[in-house]
Amino acid sequence: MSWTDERVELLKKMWSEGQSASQIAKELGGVTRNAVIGKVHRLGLSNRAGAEGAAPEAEAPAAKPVVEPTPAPEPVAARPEPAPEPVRAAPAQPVRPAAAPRPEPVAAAPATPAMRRPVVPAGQPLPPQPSLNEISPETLASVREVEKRSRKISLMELTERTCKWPIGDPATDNFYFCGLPSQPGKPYCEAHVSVAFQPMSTRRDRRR
DNA sequence: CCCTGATTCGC
DNA sequence: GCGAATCAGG
Repeated sequence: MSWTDERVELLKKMWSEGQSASQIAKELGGVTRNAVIGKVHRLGLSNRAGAEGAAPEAEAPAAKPVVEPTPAPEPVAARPEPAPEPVRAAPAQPVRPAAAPRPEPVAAAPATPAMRRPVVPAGQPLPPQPSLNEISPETLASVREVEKRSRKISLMELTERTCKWPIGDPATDNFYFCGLPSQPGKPYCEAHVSVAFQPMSTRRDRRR
């Protein structure tokens, strides 16, 4: 493969969008990430400034939603939870549309204020969180076991090879993703695949 | 281990 | 110009 105008352009575009060299390489096909990086340098755009109106300077990833676990003044009855601190949406991660521009901001859900139960988080439509009553006791047990050993990784750390099973309440600090090695071709680790993909037969008679 | 970009250097 | 090998780091 050679660097045709088209390919170079796609390279420029993706690079300025913040895509990694390996991602760009995959997209282009026929080249390795090294080739991409090499080209990037030759083009003199190693300094990711490609995008226009981009932020002038000041590194600072800063935005760490690490809202300290509220000191919790026990007695207080009504605390309107003034700051629903959105759970920052994820920058382009997996999924690769041929070359479609895609605004990420998947508006985050403010999460409901009250809800202490260890079940059903303030979930969005995204990940499957089957109600506990439709999971076999054995499976549920193994899953809980696995969750103890999960890597507790953050959204940004997910890759095509990490289990993307969400654990915890997205509205709190205690939220993370399983992160264990995912089954080839599947988005989850073995344990989570078993609860995520249940045959219709086994999920029948779910008493309500 | 997975991944990132940066550099070097023979081709 | 190209990109594999290598380096340095997370």
